[in-house]
Amino acid sequence: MSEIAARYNPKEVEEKHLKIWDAKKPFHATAKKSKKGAFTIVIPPPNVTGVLHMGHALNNTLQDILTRYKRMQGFDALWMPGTDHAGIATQNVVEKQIAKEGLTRETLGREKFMERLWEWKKTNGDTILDQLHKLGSSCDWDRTRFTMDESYSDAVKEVFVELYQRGLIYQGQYIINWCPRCETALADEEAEHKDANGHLWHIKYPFKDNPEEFVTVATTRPETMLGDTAVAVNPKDERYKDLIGKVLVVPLVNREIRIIADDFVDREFGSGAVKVTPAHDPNDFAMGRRHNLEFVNIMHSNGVLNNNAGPFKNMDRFEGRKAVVKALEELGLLAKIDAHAHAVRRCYRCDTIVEPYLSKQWFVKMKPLADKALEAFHQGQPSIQPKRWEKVYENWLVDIRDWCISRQIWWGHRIPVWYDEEGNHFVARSEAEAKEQARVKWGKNVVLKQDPDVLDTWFSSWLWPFATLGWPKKSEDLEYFYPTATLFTAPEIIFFWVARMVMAGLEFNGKVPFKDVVLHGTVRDAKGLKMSKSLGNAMDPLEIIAEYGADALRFSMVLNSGQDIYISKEKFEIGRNFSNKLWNASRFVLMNIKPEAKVSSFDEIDVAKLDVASRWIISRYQKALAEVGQAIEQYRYSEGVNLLYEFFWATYCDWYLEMIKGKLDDINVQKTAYLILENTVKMLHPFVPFVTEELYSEFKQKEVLLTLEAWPTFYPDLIDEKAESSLAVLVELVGAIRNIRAQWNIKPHDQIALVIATENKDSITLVKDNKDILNKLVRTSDISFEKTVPVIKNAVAGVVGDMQFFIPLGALIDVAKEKTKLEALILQQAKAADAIEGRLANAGFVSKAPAEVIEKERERMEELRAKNIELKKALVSLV
RNA sequence: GGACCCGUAGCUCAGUUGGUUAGAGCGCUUCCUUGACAUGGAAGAGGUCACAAGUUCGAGUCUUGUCGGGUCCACCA
Repeated sequence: MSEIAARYNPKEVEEKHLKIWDAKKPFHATAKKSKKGAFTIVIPPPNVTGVLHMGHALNNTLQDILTRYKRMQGFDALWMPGTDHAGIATQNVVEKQIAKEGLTRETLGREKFMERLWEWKKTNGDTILDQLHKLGSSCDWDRTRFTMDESYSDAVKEVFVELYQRGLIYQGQYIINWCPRCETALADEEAEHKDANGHLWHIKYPFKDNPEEFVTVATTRPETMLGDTAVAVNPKDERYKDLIGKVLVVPLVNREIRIIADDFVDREFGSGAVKVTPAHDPNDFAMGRRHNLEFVNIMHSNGVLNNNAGPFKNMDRFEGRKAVVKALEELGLLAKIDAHAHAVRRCYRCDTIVEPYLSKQWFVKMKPLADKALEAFHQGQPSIQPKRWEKVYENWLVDIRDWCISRQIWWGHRIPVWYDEEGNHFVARSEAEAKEQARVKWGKNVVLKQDPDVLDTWFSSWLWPFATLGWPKKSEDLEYFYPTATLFTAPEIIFFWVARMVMAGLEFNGKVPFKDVVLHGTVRDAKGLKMSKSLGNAMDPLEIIAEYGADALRFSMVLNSGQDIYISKEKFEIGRNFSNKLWNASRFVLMNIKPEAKVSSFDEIDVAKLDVASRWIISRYQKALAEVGQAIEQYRYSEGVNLLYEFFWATYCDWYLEMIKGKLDDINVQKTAYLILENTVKMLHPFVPFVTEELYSEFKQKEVLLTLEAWPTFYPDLIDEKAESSLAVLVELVGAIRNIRAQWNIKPHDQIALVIATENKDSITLVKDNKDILNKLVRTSDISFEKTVPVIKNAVAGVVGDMQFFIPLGALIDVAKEKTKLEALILQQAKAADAIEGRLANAGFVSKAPAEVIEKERERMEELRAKNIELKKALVSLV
């Protein structure tokens, strides 16, 4: 390996292994191959409009770590990849594209427009998957699915028809969130609240029989007054009690409306009287229903005012607002204008202000579905991590509202409903089935028209965990790989997706689709802003991969993934440097060991003959293995990667490799150095798959894939507390120094020199600059050296007769300090034990405290006492 | 309005059930091109753990309050 450059080149290596993995397909999962069983993760399908961003990089790295780990543990690990058609988002993209050619979807026509969409999907749709591939994602790429695949669409239709037949889907005329730009309905979650500084306009409505008197109402949307059909007051409001039932005239449109009483009205807000616009406000809609009011729609679907707006017709809604205000002002009916901060709903795709709009839509009745999900949740399914999101999830299920699933766009699953000329609807899996239903109804063949609308994009996404496995068909894959293990996603998507998948899973497969839900942080820039294209602060993962390597990207990302991640370019240096260190340490080991030292098990090492340093590293390694495994299982990835970083760099490289530099002719030491390295590379593989795969092929010198190797076995017997304790190292050090003193007959405070061994061992150079180290050594041992003590790189080495000793500089601990430290601890623990003893002797405490508390206290005391005895022993051995 | 999270070194963050002198990376200072690695190594400076009170033998960690930053949810017109 000596011919290999000293600097690791990620680009070359990553390209090489991507090719090998693609050819050998080690990530392909087959049902019932392994005794361990299945382990499944489904990818949160990225939108086909998507380009890889840092959030994806993090999300998929986390999934990959767990999948690779489980695969190495011997599970049939399936990571299912795929993409989402992302209805509105994709349609918007393509609409923008054709706009450049001067076209709109209407001019192009549905069929042609759909062709353009499919074309777009074909050329750009899988870009993001290619990019995920470059990241090293170990997906089973042969199974890649798309939410508009034919079989997937069958699942969508099946679910619609089933839910309809179960009475869980209905059609109705309701106020929904309407985006006048996209000209489609939006679900509640798709209409985001954003704070805005608006105004509160106070408008005077004159009485019909007394135009000089008014009732003043307040509104944030004055143009909606054109559709007012009542004014409401609280029935308990003394001010308005006598006015209930009186008739007012809506200015500008001269509509006569009544004052009604409704508990909804808050007496404290504004004037205490509310204008009621049933066709343009959800609350007013409810009031309209309660009081049988007229529903006056004043707007076209594109936000332009219609004939009902009288003189304001053909104006855009905001233009209309200005005009209405101006007209009121001129009539002297504008009482006042207040500044008013409130939340405005905006379209989550195009940020247009959403209009509450009355229209006929399809809805899913959510309560029965949510109740099942709640019941499962109360039994711990799924578990949600971190736990703080549990409440958020639960609250949403409790306060669930019906889900508007129809969208007035073209890109998506066409609603499987057909209408006859009378407007009767037939819900069916196919047109033929619908025709059959109609024939039965009418006794003859009739002409049917399919509903022009499509389904909400989430109406297909919520089937993802099982529709990707072939549902509704029964298959071995579905049987074996469902339900899945873990869902990794961002918290923003709990309602859109996570909760709904649980509902669909329960409803159609009787099982919660995943055991655990892991919600990771949002990736932010160094200033803490969300990374997004529109803010221009997005970092391109592909650029990072090109510059630092995918391993570096993954490593740094995970290392920083505690809560929200604040990322800046410099952070990837850590990952890059780590790969390089790994590379060079491996070089060092391979250069210094014989081929027969490449053992694959601790059974092949004669542990009894090993030096303290080697027993120490084996012990530390065993602990690291256990801890890393646990960290991965518990989704504490940043901790896992941190443990590995510490273990490999600080423990293995800085200490162990330095300590053994004089002992490398010992085959047992060689074996230890190699085996720990190989196993560390295995442990690192889920995190940094490329560099580890490359190193493994260097180790083995034959065609083997690390990605299919077994995760290292934990040997608890090899944990050697004695070798491990820093005290043991210290004792050894002190002993060694004593030996030197005895052998060389060194007197205290004798003049000494510290030297570096150079190429030519005969020529010795004095290094004055290492005086600090020297002083420390002297302090440590309260002796001084007469003879020269060579420093080999980072270790102090001594020769006593034919005995050599090597001590890493870091081990030179100050004995006096160590003594004080120990004494303080002994004192403190003795005090603690005394305190507990005193408490236990107190009759009052014993009579009041529960037995288990007393028992616990006693145990604690005994523990402290025992520990103190140990510490005293250590102190004695030190002195 | 409801719920949640965060405040630890100049910066970004760890700190598992309370327990030795609170850690890491970057940055900074000094030194070292030495034989795996300068994408490296050694040594060092730098923190009253936001503040206050409480529980405890012992609090960065638990409780309460205050201040500051952030997120999610929400039909006060």
